[in-house]
Amino acid sequence: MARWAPGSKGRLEEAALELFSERGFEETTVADIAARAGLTKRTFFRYFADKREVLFAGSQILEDTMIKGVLDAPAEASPLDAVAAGLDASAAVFERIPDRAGRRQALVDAHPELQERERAKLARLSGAVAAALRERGVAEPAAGLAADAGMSILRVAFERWASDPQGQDLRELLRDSLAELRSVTASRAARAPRRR
Amino acid sequence: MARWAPGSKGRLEEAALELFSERGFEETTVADIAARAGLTKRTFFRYFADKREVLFAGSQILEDTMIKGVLDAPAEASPLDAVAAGLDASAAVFERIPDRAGRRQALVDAHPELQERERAKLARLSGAVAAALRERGVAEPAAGLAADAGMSILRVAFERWASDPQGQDLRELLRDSLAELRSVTASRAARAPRRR
DNA sequence: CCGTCGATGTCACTTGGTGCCATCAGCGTA
DNA sequence: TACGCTGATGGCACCAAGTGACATCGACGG
Repeated sequence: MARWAPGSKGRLEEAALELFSERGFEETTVADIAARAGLTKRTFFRYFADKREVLFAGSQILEDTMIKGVLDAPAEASPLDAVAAGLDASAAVFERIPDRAGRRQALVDAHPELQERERAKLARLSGAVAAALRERGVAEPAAGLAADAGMSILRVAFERWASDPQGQDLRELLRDSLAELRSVTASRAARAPRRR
Repeated sequence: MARWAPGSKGRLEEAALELFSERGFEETTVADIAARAGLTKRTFFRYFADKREVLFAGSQILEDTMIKGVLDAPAEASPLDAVAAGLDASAAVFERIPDRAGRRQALVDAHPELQERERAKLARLSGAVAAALRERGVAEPAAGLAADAGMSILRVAFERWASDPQGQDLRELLRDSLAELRSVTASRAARAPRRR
């Protein structure tokens, strides 16, 4: 038998999600989380750079999946189409753990400091997507702008998906959001706003 | 004579910018900043919610200026054109203090934790712009997407402007970036990427 | 002259986060 | 068998961010 129960990192993540949901983020100390996981504060900070990070451990998987989707898109796809392919691939990451994703999102939505970190992760993802696009031969600033557009689409679609679990498929929502972005940025002002 | 020298907030901002530039962000304590401003740590936290916030005091002015520009755009302007009008108006905010804006940006670029806060401010700005667009009669999600697009444009243009002070006018750079975004999101893949 | 107000200081305290060293099971090796 | 190494963890002291409660004191109006 090992001296220590395995899966410390996972236990910390689970304990944190539970405690944050029960008491709120600020009302939970790192020592609390560690205690529930049968560990100490010191060990917590060996796995996570800071208290918020425990909620974002999965973001690397999302990034890897999305990048693979972008790179695997057909060679003739436009930059934004490649981004769309990445988004489609990453939908699976969320759909595999819908309840956990929902609880986590509710937490993030309720705490500005967590939104800050979430945006940082999205920005990192955007940078990675832009790099993947450049690898496909897309020049700057097109790559960066297309990647940012992808983040907007993801945000809008995910919001809708999380707010209505019985509703549409995440993949459909992603496609709809892309179409809406295209309509908004079309040069010809197809639908001028009505006067107020 | 007043008991206390006036302008405490401004002195704190200046002291912070100096010290951060001299020693770096983490190497400067709040007590250091307060001491240079002739105040105490406690007073610092009466003016700023946290240590980072001292670098973002000007963001409210930017928001107000941009919103005014959006609302004052011609009624027949498309959502994205209204955003462009707001960006054009806000260029003046930066151009009035180019050196200070540059030093501040160099700091932010060097510290991920400051980038996190900057993104939060941009997100707040995006939300305000989206609200202004809705006031103009633009529906969601077009308003949110157009506002996000505006943030992308601002980021790209400002980066170029800050990296080359002798180069183009910020307003020109904003216009160029907008044109590039439009080109990227155009439905017809006008410029398919070359194969690698 | 007095009472209120507003800006600041003082102090104690909690908590996030880190550096350094100790502990101890497993494992290979002489 | 004994030895020593390694890797995950604990213990502890410590620093800095941030907060609450209360004190201070000049300005200002009555």
